[in-house]
Amino acid sequence: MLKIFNTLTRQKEEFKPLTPNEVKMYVCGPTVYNYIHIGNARSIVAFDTVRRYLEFLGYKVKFVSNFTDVDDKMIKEANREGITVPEVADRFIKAFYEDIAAINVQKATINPRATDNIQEIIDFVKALIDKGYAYESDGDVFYRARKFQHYGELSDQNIDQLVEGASEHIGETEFDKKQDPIDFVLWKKAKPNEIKWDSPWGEGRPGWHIECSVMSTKYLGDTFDIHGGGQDLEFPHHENEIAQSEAKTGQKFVNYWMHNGFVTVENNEKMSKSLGNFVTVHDLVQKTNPQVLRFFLSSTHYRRPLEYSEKNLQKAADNLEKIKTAYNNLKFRLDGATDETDDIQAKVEQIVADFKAAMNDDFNVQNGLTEIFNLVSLANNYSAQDEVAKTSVELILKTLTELTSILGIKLDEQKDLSKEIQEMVDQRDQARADKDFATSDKLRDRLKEMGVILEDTPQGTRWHIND
RNA sequence: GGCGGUAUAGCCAAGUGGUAAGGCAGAGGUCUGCAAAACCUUCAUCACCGGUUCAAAUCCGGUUACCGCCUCCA
Repeated sequence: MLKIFNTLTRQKEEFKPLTPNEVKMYVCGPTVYNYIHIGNARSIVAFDTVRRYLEFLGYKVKFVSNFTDVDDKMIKEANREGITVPEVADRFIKAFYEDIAAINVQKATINPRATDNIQEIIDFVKALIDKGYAYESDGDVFYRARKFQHYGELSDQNIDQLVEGASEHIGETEFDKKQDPIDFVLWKKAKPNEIKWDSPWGEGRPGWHIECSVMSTKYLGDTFDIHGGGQDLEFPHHENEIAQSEAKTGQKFVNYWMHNGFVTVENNEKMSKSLGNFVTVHDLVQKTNPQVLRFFLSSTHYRRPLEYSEKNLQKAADNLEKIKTAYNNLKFRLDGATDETDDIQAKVEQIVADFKAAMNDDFNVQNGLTEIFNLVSLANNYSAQDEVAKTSVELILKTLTELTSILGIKLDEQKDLSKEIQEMVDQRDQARADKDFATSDKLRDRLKEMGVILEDTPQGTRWHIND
């Protein structure tokens, strides 16, 4: 039985999808004015892992994640480069797909763009005005937050406290146009030379929060199962999404709210675009194995903070290497495996059961990883046996592949030695057979320099490529 | 000011009442022509103070430190 920590109730709750065997989930995507950084990637990876586990459990997952392709930052970037907003969006959406592919994130079922849904957004805003939840003010349209009686429930905020907080930060002009400081913008009047669309309130563009309400309900229905995003979106973004959506539909918006923790840098400081302390995926994958990055991002519980550092990245690399080595060493035994049977199956099944129990507890990947290491240990012990059964070897390999793939790891990447290198390996084997260890060691050293590590086993020479 | 999070070995980290999972690093050993890989052994009393209990990292009260949200941010 899967339990999910629901931000709305601050409790782990049993997961019951609206439709049996189907999950409808929405995750807030990036504003595409720059490359995504490690923090963005963390969120993407966290929910990709959630999705993969749900699929592993047998659910069919409809996964929607948006691109915010119009807002102040998009306009600013376009102006800075002297190109249009759509051009900025197209470029970084393309980069987004490249980056997530590198870290083995499955593509969403649908990636809607805000600007492809302008008419829907206008209709949504109109409906809110008709119901008295929104009002027009000098070309802007605002949401009347105080009217929505559940406002503040997701983030446990008291409206009057919010007013005090808000008054310190809000811009003067905006304040004047609002009836209440906590009201937020649904439609924004265009300034001269800004990208704009016609609307009943004049030329303008959508506010930020509205697009997610519109696109999530458009593709997933008035009520859907899971809505995810970073903790920084809890307030005000998700609070506002609830207010907009529930005011319009009269239905519960989302059953399970999930929020991932931040990636931090030194001093536990949050990595963010505004602080400028970020590393983009685009840059990092140039110098770091993307698989290592993926493993690093997915191997910590999604609600915990994750410290980005060279040291922690190296640790992820070491752990991943251990798993891969076990996989490859066992695979090496496939040759010469017998047709016998043994008691491995029951042990593997127990590990899988324990893995599921761990992951069912709000996607506890730490404990899941412990089970993966138990399987690694089983694999290593099995590899060391004189005789191995083919069915057992295959079962362990398959299971290891399956469990690690939930974390986005690919173990079964086939590598081959070049003919030249294979010949050197053969020569060394001959030298060893002749007890000419000087020659054999020299060959082994030369191969090592070329990145090929040799290991002598009772079954012959095993190799792996050091990358 | 309001709301929320975190504090467990050198590092990452599990663990919500019964005498501290797992991984990395370290130490010792087995195997090996030597290695490598693997395997075995070994390595903490849980930020601090007080309380409840036969028994607490785990419950209650308090203290400290760090972080986040309340303004765009995954």
